[in-house]
Amino acid sequence: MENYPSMRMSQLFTRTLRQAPAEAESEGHRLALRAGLIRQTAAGIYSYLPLGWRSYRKIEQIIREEMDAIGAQELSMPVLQPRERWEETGRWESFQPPLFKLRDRRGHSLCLGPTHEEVVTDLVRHHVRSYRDLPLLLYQIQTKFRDELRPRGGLLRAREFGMKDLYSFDATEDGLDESYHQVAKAYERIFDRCGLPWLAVEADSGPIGGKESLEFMLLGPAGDDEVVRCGQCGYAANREKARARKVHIAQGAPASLYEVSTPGVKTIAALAAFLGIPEHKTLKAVFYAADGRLIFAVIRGDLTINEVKLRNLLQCQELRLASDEEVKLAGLVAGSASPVGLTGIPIIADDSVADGNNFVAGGNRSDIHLVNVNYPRDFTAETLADIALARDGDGCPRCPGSLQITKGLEVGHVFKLGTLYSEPMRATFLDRNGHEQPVLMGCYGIGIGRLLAAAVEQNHDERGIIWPQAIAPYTIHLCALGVDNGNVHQAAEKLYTALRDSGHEVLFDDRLESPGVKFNDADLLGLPLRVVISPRTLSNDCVEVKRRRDKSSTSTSYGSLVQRLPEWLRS
RNA sequence: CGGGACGUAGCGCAGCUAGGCCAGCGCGCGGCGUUCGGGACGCCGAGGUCACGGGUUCGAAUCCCGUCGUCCCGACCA
Repeated sequence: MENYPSMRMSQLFTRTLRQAPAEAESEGHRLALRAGLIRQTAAGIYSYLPLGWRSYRKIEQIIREEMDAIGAQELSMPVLQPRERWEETGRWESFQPPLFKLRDRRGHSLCLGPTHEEVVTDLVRHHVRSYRDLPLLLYQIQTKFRDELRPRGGLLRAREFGMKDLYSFDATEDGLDESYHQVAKAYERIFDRCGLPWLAVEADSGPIGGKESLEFMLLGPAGDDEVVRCGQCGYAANREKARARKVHIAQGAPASLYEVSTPGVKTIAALAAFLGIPEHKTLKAVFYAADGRLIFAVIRGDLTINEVKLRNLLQCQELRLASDEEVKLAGLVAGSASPVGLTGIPIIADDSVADGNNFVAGGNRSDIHLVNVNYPRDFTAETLADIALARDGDGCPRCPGSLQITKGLEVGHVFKLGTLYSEPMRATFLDRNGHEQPVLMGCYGIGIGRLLAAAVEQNHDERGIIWPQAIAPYTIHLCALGVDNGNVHQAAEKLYTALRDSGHEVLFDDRLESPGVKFNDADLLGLPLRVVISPRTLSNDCVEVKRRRDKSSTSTSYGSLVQRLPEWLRS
């Protein structure tokens, strides 16, 4: 047997595939399958094969080191969690769609943990008594379960996935700020060490809740999120959170209201074309059902409603577009609906409606629109707020610059939770003055499989993966050509031993395969450094060295390889 | 959950519309031989409950009904 960090390809449990399984969509997913990193077991459920698992564990280890470095303590919490704990926070119902629920033989309800706020808060309330016990950073690397409505993109959105989750507990707001800052800094080091270019962006906190939150994104076309960035001041936010300066529409004097006949005109585009006016001179009406209650949302015609902003504003669980029946039942005329003269239905208006004037809006009668609608002269909203989706080219909310939208892939998320969980679960401590206070919490996640998938997604060429060195399954691909030649065989074995003994992680292709097969597999697997030994190199007493990301190779003398390796592996 | 598609060997697919000869092809896999610096070649060979259950029929991979699984598009997320 050989020692742990190296492997012979003739022994490796896995096989490279020439053709990717049909279920793979993205290039990264195809490569992960073809290279034999993972294999799908069921929808959104994957097995890691030895190569993939090595990378996974390297990522895990980097995370572990950085968490430990900021004084966090590792523990392990159960996957199987009792219903009662989730009822304390109300999430048994509110986390609804993705929560995996089950019953034991006595009919007792349990769930498979999608996250661990409830469990960790329970632990802390039993152990923390005093401000002297704080601050506290606890983390685990644990499998999570989420019954996603639709698993997708291989490891990118799985139903079972590995995640590092850390929770911070502080006595004061300043303390929480400090913990949050510490963890965010550690995250930066983690992604740097993994060799992945990241961007931290302001984010919405979603179902985890909380007030302040940052997402760590990898930018690139494979992303399923949209990132809004200012080229000048560095403002960056998830598009669902992003604020923007709306293009200001010049004001004229408010003119008097009148009706216009608009036969068959149902959409903003049609309305603008029919009347020969720009879309930003119209008002758009959109109807939502917020926890079953009908909402009339109004926004300037050229803008789009940001449903996340709207949901946060309404503080509702469920927000969806209202059905045709619901709209009809409320007496609204789709296509000509108007906030003017509307009663009985709450109106939520984007602040853009107060910025311009003399808009064209619906007339609440089929084929009739109103001209010169002005806010607040002709209608008022229950709430006037920013509910618009930021657009490419909009103004930066912080500086005179303008915003651009790019694709991003979320690999980490940090939240300030405050007392969102400690209050309902009564996780309290006694402060300096002997007063009982709820603990201030933060929570911080990194999806490990997702990070692995993202790394492959963003580091490949047409031949295969190009691993960042820190998370490659092995660092050196030792490729022996013509191993049936006794001299080559002997020299290659010697080299393999020498490389291992000098502490390198080597994948040794000792198979009796043709050169083409070996080179193609080496490119597919994408280890950072390829070393070729063959009758040809050996006749010159050489080996050939090539970095995966480089085009060409160089030779070095057989004897000098081990000594010279650092210059190839550096950076 | 709504809309669409698919399920035939480890992987990629054909056959199904107009039921019927031994269920095929490429890759991969095993043996022998010739090759050997970018997925070599020849010969021989192994491997299939045609997703599952029911039905129609003399006869079903093929037609009908049901179930399950998988993928894609939309709303949710690390």
